[in-house]
Amino acid sequence: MGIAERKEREKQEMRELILQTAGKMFVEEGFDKTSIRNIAEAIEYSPATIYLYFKDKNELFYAIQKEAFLKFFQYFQTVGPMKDPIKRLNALGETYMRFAIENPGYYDLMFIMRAPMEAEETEDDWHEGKKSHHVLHEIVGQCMVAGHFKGQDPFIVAHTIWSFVHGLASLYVRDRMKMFPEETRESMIREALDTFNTWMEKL
Amino acid sequence: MGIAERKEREKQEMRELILQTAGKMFVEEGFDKTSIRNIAEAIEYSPATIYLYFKDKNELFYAIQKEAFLKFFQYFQTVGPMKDPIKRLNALGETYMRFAIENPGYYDLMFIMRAPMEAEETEDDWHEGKKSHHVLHEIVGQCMVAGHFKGQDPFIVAHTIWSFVHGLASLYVRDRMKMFPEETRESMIREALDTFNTWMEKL
DNA sequence: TTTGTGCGATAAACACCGTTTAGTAAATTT
DNA sequence: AAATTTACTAAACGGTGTTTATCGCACAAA
Repeated sequence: MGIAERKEREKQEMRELILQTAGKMFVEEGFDKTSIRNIAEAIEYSPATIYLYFKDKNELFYAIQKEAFLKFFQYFQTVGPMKDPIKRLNALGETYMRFAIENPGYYDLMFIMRAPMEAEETEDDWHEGKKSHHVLHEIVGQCMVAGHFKGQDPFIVAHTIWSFVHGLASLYVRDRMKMFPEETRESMIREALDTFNTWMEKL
Repeated sequence: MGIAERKEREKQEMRELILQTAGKMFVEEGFDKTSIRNIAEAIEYSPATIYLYFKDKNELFYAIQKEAFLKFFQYFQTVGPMKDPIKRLNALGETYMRFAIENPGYYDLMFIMRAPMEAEETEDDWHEGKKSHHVLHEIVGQCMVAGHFKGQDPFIVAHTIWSFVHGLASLYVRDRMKMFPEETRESMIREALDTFNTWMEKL
C-alpha cells in the first residue's frame, strides 16, 4: 500500500507548507494583518484549501505559538551550568531578553497577544513554556540555598523576576520606548538588566 | 445668533455621546471587537454619521486613550507627599497596579495595544503620560539624594522600576497568570510588589 | 479497460468589517 | 416662498474569516 503512504506524506508536506508560510507572515507582518486569503495566495492555493488542513485561523496561531515556545526553550538550553546560581539567574535573564529582541514577533505571539487561550489547546502549547518556567523556579531555589532572597517566598521571587524581564521586553516589543532615540533603546535594556542583576546580587 | 451656538452645543453633545458609548464598548469588549457599526447601532445612528465627528476608528482610539491617560494621572495625584522618598516610590507602584487592576481595559489601550502610534496625534495624547513618567523620575531623584541607588543612573533606575510594574500589570491584563488559581492572582501581585519594594529599600 | 467512487481543491456565497460617495429631507437664510 | 446650507443615511467598495456545494481527477473494483 504505497499509495496511502504517499498521500499521508503529501498531506503532511502541505500542512508544513501552510505552517511555514503562515509563520513567516505572522512574524513579518503580524497576526492581524495576515489574512487567510494572503496565505492562500502566497502558496498558490485557494483560501478554502487551508481549512482542509487547519480548523480555523486560531489553530494556525496555536501551531506557530508552539514553534515559538520550542525555540524559546532552545534558547534556555544555552544557559550553561554556572557554579554561582546568581550568575545563572543573570544569564537566564540575558537569554530571555536576547530571545525577545531577536524574535519580537514570536515574543508577541507567546506573551502579549490575545487569542482565545480559553484552555483546550492552550494546555498543550504551554508545555514548553512551563518547562522554561520551571527552569526559573529551579534557579531561584538554588539561589535561596546559596543564601539569597532570605525569608522570601521563592514562588513570589520568581514571579517578581519574570515580571521585570517581561515588562522590559514588552515595552520594547510594543513600541513603548519610542520616546527614547532608537540607537539607545537596546543599550537601555542592557543597562536596566544589569541594574536589576546587581540589585539581586545584594539580596 | 443663538442658533449657531445651539448647533455647536449639539455637535459637542453628539461627539460626547459617541465618545462615551465607544469608550464603554472598548473597555468592555475590547477595541477590535467593537465595530463602528456596533457603536452606530448603540447610539441609533447610521455608521456614516460617526465619520462626521471622527476621521476614522483610530481617532476614536486616541480620544479614549487620552481619557485613560487623564484618569491615570488622577490616580497618581492621590500619592501624598511622604517624607521618605522610598515610601513614596512604594506608594507610586501600588497606585500604578491599582489603576491597572481597576481599569484593565484602559491599561491595555495605553501600554499594550498596538495602534498606529507613528507620531502625530501621539505626541498630544502622551502628554499626561509624560507627566506621570516625570513623577517617577522626580521620586527616583529624591531617593538618590536620600542615599539610595548609589552609583547608578537614575534614568536607568526609573526604567527598571517601570519595567517591573508594567510586566506585573501586563501579565495580569493579558491573561498570562491563568496557570495560577483565580483567587490567588491579586494577592500574588500584591506580594510581588511588596517583594520588589523591600528589595528597593535595601538599595 | 471501463466503470464507479471517493477525495482534494475550489468557486461562490454568507455575514461581517472600515470607509466613501451620492443623495435626501429638513432646518436655516435670503 | 425660494434658495441654500446642514445633518444624516442608503448603498456601495474592497476587505475579512468561514462554509457549502460542486467539479474533476486519481484511484479501486469490475
